[in-house]
Amino acid sequence: MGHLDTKQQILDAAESLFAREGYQATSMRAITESAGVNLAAVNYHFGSKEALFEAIFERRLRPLNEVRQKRLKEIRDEAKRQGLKPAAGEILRAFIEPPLRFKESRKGEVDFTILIGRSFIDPDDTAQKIFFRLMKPFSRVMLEMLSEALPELSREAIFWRYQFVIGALARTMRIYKNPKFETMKVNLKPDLDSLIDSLISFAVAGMETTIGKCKDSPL
Amino acid sequence: MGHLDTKQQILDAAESLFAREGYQATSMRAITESAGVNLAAVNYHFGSKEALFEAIFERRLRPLNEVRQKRLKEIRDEAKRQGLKPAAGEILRAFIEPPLRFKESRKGEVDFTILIGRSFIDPDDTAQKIFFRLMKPFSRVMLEMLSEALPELSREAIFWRYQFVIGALARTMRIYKNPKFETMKVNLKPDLDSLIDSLISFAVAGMETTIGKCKDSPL
DNA sequence: AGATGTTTTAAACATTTGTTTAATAATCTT
DNA sequence: AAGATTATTAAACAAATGTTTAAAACATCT
Repeated sequence: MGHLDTKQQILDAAESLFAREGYQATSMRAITESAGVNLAAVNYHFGSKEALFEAIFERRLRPLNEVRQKRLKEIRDEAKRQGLKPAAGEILRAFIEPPLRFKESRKGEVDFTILIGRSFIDPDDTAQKIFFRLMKPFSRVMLEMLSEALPELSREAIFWRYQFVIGALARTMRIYKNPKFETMKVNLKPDLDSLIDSLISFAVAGMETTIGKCKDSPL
Repeated sequence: MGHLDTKQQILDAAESLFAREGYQATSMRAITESAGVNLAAVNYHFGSKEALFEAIFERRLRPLNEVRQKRLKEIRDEAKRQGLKPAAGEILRAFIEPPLRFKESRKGEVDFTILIGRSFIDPDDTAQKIFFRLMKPFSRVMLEMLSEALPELSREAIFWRYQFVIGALARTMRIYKNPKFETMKVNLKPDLDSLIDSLISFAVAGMETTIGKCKDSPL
């Protein structure tokens, strides 16, 4: 078994286990046994459990955010060319669609869809820390563009509504395709296109709404 | 130190630690040391770590959902008396407001605000399992009333949009009052009234929106 | 082929985990 | 006050944790 194979096997196995059980609840032995490699392999190839966790995020989150950034840039350029402000719906689609469609590409990324959904709100500090660092550059651009699309909203209002959207997206990714939610009565695996459209419509409506009371409030 | 004192001390300390670190990352020794009691006290009074976790949720979630249920009942009765369907905004307020105002009442419930926010999406199975069992009765009523308020929406649409709201609420509770998010530039501790109104407006707009495309879709 | 560098392996490392035990202390009952 | 419950304590339990080690196996290159 070559060098790359082992690293890959570990990444895949750990990704799946972290997604299913969470960071703390996943042991090195569970990872290495699932990957079919020696216990010491993780420390040899990645250094530590935390470094492995980071590598998993690097592998998926970087290309994911690159896709999102590219789409945001296209939206911004197109809007500038037409002299209009960018549409909130398109911005939110650039944010929401890629992670939910992630699973369609390569196998194994199904697990990351769940993992990423959890990591938005994971109570574990390790997950939170790593996730934040990798998301920060993209979040800045996202907030900027939302401000352009919704200039009547304050910085605080944009920030919080963006957080609401993040929460809704995280929840969606957390329960979509998760077998543990199968006891519920409704169909949890609807047409993905419909689900995405539904979430985007929800997010756009929420983003664009005006609040009745507390007009002088910053939110 | 009397019997009740010890149990209370353990509940308070564990609640705070579970909220800050998560279930798995919190050790029995950390709990008992923080509570100023003997290590064996948790097993003696509660039986196990998991049973303690459950007790924490019982203590807070039961009265919380009782308040919410009572408000839902009032809304339903009032609507029935007027021959109208209940307003989505009022229903969502009954769901959103109590947990966010939780912290205003007794001290210590600040921690539970964070803990409950995490537990909506906690990757840990223990948290998820216990939380679901305690939420199920309320969720049923909530979905019923949302169906009454928005009769043009299908069961699936109601379910998913309710999940979106849950996600947005969880995210809000997760970051509000959480010191770890203080590096961000915006003011994370706005007026609570404004924040609640903002989230409810967001949720109502999202709930009531109609989707442009995929008109024949169940969502 | 032989030497060099890399990867894998099994074993042991020192901690930490949740839980249990048996003795002591405190509280309540009669 | 004596006896019977109940609560607390320190110590030890077995099991699991992430990590390190040193030898073995493999690969690569001159």
